[in-house]
Amino acid sequence: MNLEKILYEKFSYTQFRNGQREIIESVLNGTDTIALLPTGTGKSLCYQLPGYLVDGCVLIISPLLSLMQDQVEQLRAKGEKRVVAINSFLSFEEKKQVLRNIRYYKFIYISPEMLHNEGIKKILQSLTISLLVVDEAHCISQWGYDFRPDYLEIGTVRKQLGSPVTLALTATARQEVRDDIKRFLKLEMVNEIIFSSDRPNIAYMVQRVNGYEEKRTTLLSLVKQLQGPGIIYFSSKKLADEWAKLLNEATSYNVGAYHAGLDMEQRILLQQQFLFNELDIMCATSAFGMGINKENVRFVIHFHPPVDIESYLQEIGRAGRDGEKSIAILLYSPDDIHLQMQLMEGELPNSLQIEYFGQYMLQAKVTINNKEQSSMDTFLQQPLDGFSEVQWRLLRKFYLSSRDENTFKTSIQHFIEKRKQWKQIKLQEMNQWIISSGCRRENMLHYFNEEKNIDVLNCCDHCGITMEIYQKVHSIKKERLKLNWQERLQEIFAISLD
DNA sequence: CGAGCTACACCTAAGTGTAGCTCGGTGCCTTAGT
Repeated sequence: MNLEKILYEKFSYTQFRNGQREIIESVLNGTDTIALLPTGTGKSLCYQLPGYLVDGCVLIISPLLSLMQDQVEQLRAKGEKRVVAINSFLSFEEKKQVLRNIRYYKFIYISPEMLHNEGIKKILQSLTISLLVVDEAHCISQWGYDFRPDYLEIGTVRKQLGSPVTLALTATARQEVRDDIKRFLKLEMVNEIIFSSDRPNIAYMVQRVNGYEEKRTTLLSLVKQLQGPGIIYFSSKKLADEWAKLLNEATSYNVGAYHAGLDMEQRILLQQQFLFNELDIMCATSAFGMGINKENVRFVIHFHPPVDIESYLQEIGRAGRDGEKSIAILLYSPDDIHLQMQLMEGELPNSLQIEYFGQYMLQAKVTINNKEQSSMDTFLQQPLDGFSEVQWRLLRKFYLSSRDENTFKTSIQHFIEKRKQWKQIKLQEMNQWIISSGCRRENMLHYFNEEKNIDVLNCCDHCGITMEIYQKVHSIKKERLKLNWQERLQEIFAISLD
């Protein structure tokens, strides 16, 4: 079978990028595969192309609605009509319609939460699924334990769907994350195809400051100097908003703010504006980035350090997808670690909340007995005041799977303790990377169990960086005029021409 | 931890200082009634 022929016919490419062929051959061989490819090297092709060579459909589990919509549109733009995303964007009527005609589709995108739905599972069971894809598979390990528990159930559903050939795709996964992927997808024999996570065109720099004031002035002067476009990450929505406003006034850049506090419509608009160069800088929280395929991001600045090295690599990986020189700058103040510690602290229920929840459920039981048929679910549905959704869901999960009040308390406390410990270790490792001496790239690669094999000219602040490379050469307005006709057309119609 | 808000003391009244509190990140999914 001629893979190149299909590559050209369906995707108009003449050759594969590094790694794609190997992954495609692996899944076509019927082998469950975990593939680790650096960001922006064409992961989606690795399941889209095999789709055309198998009889059944390809079921893709994707973490974000916007990511699904994006992929659906891309496939449709290539002329593929048999593609759909089953999610809450569909109205009740649309969803019924789609499910009735489910056999018609070649590529079906779905969230882990939807996959868990009994009705949908039944319908999927009637299908021939030739390939099951878990996109951004590190989410299993990163989110499954507390934030999005349905991620841990994918393996169970996978078995119920008849254990189709499975492909897990990600850009960042240490061995322990890959082990989690294997375990929670219930994979036995796995082909691991691993490519280096290094991005040699991104220079690393940590700028040490003392306290908030110095951080402010440092950020402002950096942004004034640096060549855009760029992303600035904050650990608070409020700061992202404030800085977008401030930078709009203080610089010639057009600056937007992106975080989960905005409604979906606004978020999509902001993403598009950034993509089509109407916005030069995005002040964002960690909500921004996954699935942003902007080629020319020149810098990523972190106002606060992220919670672990994986997140850091993911976030800076949004720079320099075009292969051009880009820089990742982290502003570090020694007290930064406490903010992250506190976020972690508040994420999981504390012992007082566990106690309170236990009492509440004891009372609920009394009420249920009196009313006979009334179900426990009504009490567990809505979080009480003072509980976050994540806390409540975790409490509910442990409560429903425990024999009695005592096993509930001990098991959830044990879980929380272990989870916190784990997160603290990850945070410490992030901190260690920041304060350690020696080559930052080497230290980063070392964390992912890799060696630094090549000499990088502008590697990191410890090896030496020529800052001028990353500085602004022209004003933005001049840049705009220099666009060629394709780029100007692209700006006007906000479309992609490739 | 630390920024930022609120309440309150001070007591010619008004505006200021401060103690004490809260909050701080990621995303799916909600199947109602004329």
